[in-house]
Amino acid sequence: MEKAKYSYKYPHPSVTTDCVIFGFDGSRLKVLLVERGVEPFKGKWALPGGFLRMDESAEQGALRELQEETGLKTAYIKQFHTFTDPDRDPRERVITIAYYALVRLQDVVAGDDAARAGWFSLDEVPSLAFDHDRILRTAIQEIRRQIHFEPVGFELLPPEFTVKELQLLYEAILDVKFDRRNFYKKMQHLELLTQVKTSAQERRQPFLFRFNAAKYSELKQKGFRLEF
Amino acid sequence: MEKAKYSYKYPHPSVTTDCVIFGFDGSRLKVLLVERGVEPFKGKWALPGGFLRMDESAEQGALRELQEETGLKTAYIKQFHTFTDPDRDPRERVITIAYYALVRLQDVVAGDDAARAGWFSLDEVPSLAFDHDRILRTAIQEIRRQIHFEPVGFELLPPEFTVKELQLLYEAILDVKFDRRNFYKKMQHLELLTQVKTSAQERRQPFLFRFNAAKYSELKQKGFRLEF
DNA sequence: TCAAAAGTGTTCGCTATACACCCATGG
DNA sequence: CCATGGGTGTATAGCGAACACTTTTGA
Repeated sequence: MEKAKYSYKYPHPSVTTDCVIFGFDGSRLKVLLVERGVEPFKGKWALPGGFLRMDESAEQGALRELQEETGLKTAYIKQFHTFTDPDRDPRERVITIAYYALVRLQDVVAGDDAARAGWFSLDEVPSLAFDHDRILRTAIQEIRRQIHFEPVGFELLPPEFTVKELQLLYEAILDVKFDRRNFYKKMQHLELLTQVKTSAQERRQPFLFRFNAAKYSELKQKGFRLEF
Repeated sequence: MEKAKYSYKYPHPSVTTDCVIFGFDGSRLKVLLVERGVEPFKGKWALPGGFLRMDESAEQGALRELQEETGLKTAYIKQFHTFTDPDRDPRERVITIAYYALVRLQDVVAGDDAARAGWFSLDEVPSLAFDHDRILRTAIQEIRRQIHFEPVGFELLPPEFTVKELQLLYEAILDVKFDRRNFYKKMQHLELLTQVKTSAQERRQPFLFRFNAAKYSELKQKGFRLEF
């Protein structure tokens, strides 16, 4: 068997990374899916992913996948679960280390992969290949949990944004509604936002803000909680 | 090469599960460690763990490790992170799927493994083999986070316990102090505890409680938060 | 007899929540 | 001129934190 160059005394599973890439279009949370070009599940939509290389960590692998699909070299990514069901891949034993990524849609460029790719609203996601439905559901759960401890929302917005945009994002992620005025005051009180000075503001426009990273890391050290 | 029976076209990493087993002795949080009997790191303390079998999920593997070390067939276990640094094992590429387990110390029986094992208080843990120091630190972080969403504490206590014991446990996990009276009232208010009726209570003893699982699942569905 | 432990109460301040008001803009 | 959107204000209820009181137990 010429091709099988790597031999082990005991069987080893294959290891992949899968990446749940989230974006925000201004009103809804989106997820990036790719269409499978090969069997199994050929023609079905799936999460971007691939085999882990022997010289890279799983995080590096996930970042590599991310760049292949979105052109982004950096992004917020977080490992959230490893899926190990022995039968999750019909071909052979494959375990996958799953990450979710938060990207700014406007920064994304079309992937150079041949595979067809597309952004789907969370309530329009089709049935996915392998156990990717479950992986996606778990990712949504995790991002909803994470949002209480970290301002994950900011990773999905452009550098400058209005409070209304931020609120829409939080509502999209958590699938709830907030009172506009209370949300505004809470953000003011947290002091996480810095108002952008717009010198020549002829027309009355909503204030633009930036995320105050210094204040955030200070709060995080003390152990804060974003209540919603 | 007779021994190497399993061959692949591409290199595959080894996959192990490691288990951070927590117990509570009434005043301090403990973790179970085993002494390595073989190189590398022979003689050093490490987390219990082992290779993943091809026919079991990682969770089953972690439960198997748990039983080998503690005799427990069931316990609360939770996967919290997968460690994939290419150099984390000096022999070959090994990734490990890490779980933490919460067990009742009084239910634990000595492991039948030859390896020496011992319970260590968190502030007395020696330097560990591989990257297990980091794994343990991450586990502690995760349990502290998890305690806000799930009453993980109850898994560490006997079926019946006093409020004081519960408070000591929370204080040990979170490394904080609570006001005894406020803690008591909070627990009363949450209605998570059911008082055990002790018929012949001649002497004045602290009330014994049981964890009210029904109330908990009801609360969890609504999305509750244990604030501390 | 006295200190420690355990159950119960009270007060204060913060904040989540609900809802009102004012002003500028643009049709 | 008026509907809409955006910034600011106010009142209330609930809860967390701080702290007092009382009783029982065992040394």
